[in-house]
Amino acid sequence: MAEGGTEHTSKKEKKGEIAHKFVLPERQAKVNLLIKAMEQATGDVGDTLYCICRSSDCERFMIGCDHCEEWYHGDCIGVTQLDARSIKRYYCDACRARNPSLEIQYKNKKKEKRVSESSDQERFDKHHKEYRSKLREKMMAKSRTTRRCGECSACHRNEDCGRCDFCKDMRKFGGINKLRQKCRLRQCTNYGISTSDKGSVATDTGSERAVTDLSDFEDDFDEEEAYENVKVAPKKRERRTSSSEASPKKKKDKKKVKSKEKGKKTPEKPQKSRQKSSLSRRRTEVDDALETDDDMPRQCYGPACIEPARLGSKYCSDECGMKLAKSRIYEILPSRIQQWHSSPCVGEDNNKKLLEQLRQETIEARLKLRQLDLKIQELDALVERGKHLSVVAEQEGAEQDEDTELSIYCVTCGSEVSQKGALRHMEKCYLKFEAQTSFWSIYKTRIEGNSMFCDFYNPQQKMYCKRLKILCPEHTKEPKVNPDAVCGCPIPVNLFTEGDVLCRAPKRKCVKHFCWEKLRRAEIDMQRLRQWMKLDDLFEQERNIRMAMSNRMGVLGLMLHQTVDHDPTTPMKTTPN
DNA sequence: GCCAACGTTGGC
DNA sequence: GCCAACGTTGGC
Repeated sequence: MAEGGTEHTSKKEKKGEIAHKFVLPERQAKVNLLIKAMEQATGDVGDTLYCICRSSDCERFMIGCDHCEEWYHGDCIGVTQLDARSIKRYYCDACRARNPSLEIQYKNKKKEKRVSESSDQERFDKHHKEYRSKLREKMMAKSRTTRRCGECSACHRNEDCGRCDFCKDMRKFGGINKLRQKCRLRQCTNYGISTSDKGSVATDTGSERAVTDLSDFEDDFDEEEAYENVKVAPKKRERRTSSSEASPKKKKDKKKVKSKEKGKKTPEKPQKSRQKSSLSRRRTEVDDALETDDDMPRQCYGPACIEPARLGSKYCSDECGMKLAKSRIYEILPSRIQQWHSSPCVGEDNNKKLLEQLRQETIEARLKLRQLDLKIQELDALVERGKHLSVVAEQEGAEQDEDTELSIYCVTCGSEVSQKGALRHMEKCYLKFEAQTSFWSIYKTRIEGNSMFCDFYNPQQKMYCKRLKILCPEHTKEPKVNPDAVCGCPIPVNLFTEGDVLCRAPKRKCVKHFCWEKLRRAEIDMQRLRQWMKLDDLFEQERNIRMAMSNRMGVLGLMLHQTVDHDPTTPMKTTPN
């Protein structure tokens, strides 16, 4: 059939296709003989009407629907002999319209490639060409939304493949919707025929581009390589078929010239090669997606199972899948465990070192926390000591006289205040602004010992206040100061050292040490808070490391990964801890 | 109003 | 000239 180079296939051949839609040339003679014998035996003459044209003509190439078993002329429905070679199961338009689950099934792409390459003549089937051009004209006349011929398998495809670049870009497949193009497998094969075919008939859209590019790519592609590595989609090939009206011979010559030209150009244009690599990537993606179409029933992979696998699965049932997985674990895991124990693992060593480091840091942080707790106790003791002291009025008067005329600017509001009242003003000013901002959390603080947070619960918001307790202007009331209370702030000997002597001015009037106790507590609390946050951070890091370690040693980790010693002559050594 | 996907455009 | 990006549009 293919080697004969005839454009017309007899009904005899057509009948032969009932068993095999595609018959290898060497087997064709046998099939013809067989059909002839059958015809003679049954006296079948052929007055029946076929196809959508309802003619009895069966001297042209025909293809039968595998659902309704009606026969169609290739040129009437736009299927060439070449197409038929790659089709495993063909369903006519009427059947596909009635039952959308029916899809034309294609054969193994390798085989198809081999044959299609060997039969250039059929590629330029005249009828097919006419059919395509009619379709194209029809489509061009329609509006923007019509990019579908409605007759090719791509147009009949209802679902996105989810694997091509356009699908991956779609939001439903987790993309960011940049490309906004239709699934490659759903792009009409009759739309956007190569521009060489008919001037500038179609706009250069994504789909068309891709296909034209692919055709170019095919031309350049080493046939042997293509044979081994690339499975060609029948749709793409089909479009190239209709791209020229030249005779096969002319086409061949043209192709030669083209490939020669390309051979010359290649070294000069690095950009071209870049494009090609991207094309090859895209092509692989398309082919990957096409592989899903290969619905050849195959045997279940389950151990000792002879049932056919479910569609799109390797197994006939979940049980078989589990069975195989289990047997894999039994077979692989023991050796992996053995290997794990015998070979060193750098990741594991690094993790251990990190854990040790984290442990040290945790100890340090806890030590600091204890020191800070001690500081609070010291402060309490200091305050207690101050309570037993009596007010010394002279000190108060002397200080007041000294600085009456100096003034400074408030760091919070910027207004000018006298130095005497500066601390008091700034404290009040700070509290005023602080009260305007809220810090809330839905969680109550859980800290060993005294919490430094306010943790006032707001039942309306169902949240806890996260200001420092000592500084919270909203929920912590200023303690009432007794008129007889002494300031009690330790007076520093010099700038950095604190003396034993305490300020004995009345607490209410001491302008030098206003709120000293509160600020000191806040300072200590802030340091405690930092240490707690550090501990939290260390804990998180430790958790992550431990998780990584357990994953590495877990069943899944052992099954999936393996350490390979690429240089057995100098075996790997664990770095000493 | 949402969404698929067409058609245009600017950068390379 | 190619192509990623995105504004736009028609269908639902």
